Amino acid sequence: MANSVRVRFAPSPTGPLHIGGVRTALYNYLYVRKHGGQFVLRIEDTDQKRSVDGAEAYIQSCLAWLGIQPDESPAHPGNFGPYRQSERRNVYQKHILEIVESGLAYYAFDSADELEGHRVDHEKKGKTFIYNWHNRMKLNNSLVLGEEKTKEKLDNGHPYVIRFLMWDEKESSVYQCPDSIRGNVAVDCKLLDDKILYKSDGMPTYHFANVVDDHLMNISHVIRGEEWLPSLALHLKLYDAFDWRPPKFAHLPLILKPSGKGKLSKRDGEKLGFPVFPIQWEEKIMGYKEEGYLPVAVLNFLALLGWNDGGENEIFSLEELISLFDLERVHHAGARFDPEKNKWFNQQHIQRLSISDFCSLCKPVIENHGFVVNDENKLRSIALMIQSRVVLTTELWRELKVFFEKPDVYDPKAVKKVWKEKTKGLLRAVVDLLSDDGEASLGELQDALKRVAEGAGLGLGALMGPLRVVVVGSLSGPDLLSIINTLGAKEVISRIDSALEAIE
RNA sequence: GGCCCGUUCGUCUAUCGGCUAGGACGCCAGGUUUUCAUCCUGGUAAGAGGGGUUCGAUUCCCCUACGGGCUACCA
Repeated sequence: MANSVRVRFAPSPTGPLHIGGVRTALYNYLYVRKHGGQFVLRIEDTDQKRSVDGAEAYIQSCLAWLGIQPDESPAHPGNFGPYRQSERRNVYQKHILEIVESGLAYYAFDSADELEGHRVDHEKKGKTFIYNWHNRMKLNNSLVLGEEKTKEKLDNGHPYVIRFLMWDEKESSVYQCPDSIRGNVAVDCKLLDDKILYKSDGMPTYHFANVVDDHLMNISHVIRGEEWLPSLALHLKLYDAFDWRPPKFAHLPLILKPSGKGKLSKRDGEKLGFPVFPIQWEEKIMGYKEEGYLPVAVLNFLALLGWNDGGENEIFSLEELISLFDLERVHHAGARFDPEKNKWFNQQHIQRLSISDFCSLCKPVIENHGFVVNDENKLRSIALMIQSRVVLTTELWRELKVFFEKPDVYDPKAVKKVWKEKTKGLLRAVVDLLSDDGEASLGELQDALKRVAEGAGLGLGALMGPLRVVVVGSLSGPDLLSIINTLGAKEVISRIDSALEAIE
């Protein structure tokens, strides 16, 4: 039990969950499912100002849609709650006092303005102001004031923060930080600042809450984005300060913009026309779900963005990803997001759907357009015809339509291309043919059509084009004879009649 | 500016000292499909630069360049 794997995904509810966060959640999920253990969702809302209504619920919905649900979360607490940092004040309070008493953290009374002043002064001299061993004894804090004066200030309700005593001359300054992906990262603590652990609003900062929670929630592996690598030394020293055994850390490479500079941002999707969120956020920002992506395709693509199993296969189910995933094969460098390849993954997963799964994708689409599906065999044969033609599920109706509705327009270009002098006569002959001989088999139908064409001194090709236009509305779609077969003679005759009236 | 991480086709990547540097996306060409898409075949294109180490470096080390991250009482 002592060695069981527990991982956490710890987003801030500051807005929609974007693709980088989803990948972090995914890697945590894959790791914990592979090794057995619990996946914890913790909401990091220590900055109340930045919290956004609905963001927490949105995060939960995204994970649910993707199928990477946490075992413990605010909505489904386990034995390590509460799972929202805003509800854990007393926990942090207790621990911050402990660390202050042990002398590893101290009160600081410098105002934001004062500090800003120091920064500006230093900048003028071409230096950087860092609140640390270098100058902490010249500033306004309990180290300088002494116990009595500090207590006095505290009692008077003077605003304060609590800072971590990052490094003093007693110890060696170079700190080895182990990372499962990158090996050891050496950091010189001399260069680090005395980070604020407790803010003047009585809430802990990320760094402090994060360490306390990960320890108290028994987290064994912290798998998070590379943006946290610079603060790894601080976190490790915090574990030291409490004399806690730290979890194993793994820092994931970032996901970069498809082109240009920097990491993928929430606005890139809108700008470049691809989704960066799992599901819809607010009114107008659509997600993968609405844009027609399958959860497994999104997960598959994301998994391969920064990791691969070393083989040449790229299409994996969630189960396969779980069994193959390995932190050691995670890349070190950031990866550019490629919306085109993302689409390809979706197409691949749609193609691989069993016909019955594909039917269940089609059925609601048909029903949403006001048609009743009562013939499962018919649905199945339609599905068979269109499955290979669909990349995004939003394209489903485009393909299904022809089996339920008469064309509303006849693509003018197509008409121009195939409509010849003898066309109308040919089509009338087809109507006659179908009226006599409604239930002909495909092979027979093809022969019969051929005879019709030959009767007018033409090849079958001269007939198929126009026939497609009048039945489908354009020169695309599945095999025409199969469509005709599915529609039945009556419907085809009616479509030919309508077209004959509408065209030219 | 300082610190940290990184660098193989346009993009995602394989290679863990000995390859004609492999695959995938994209793109191009051809074939199948009496249409379009799918599918098949082929093509295109790469180890940032400079030093070492070595019989031999894409692979190990150093420097430079470039990219990314961090440098808040945000996470």
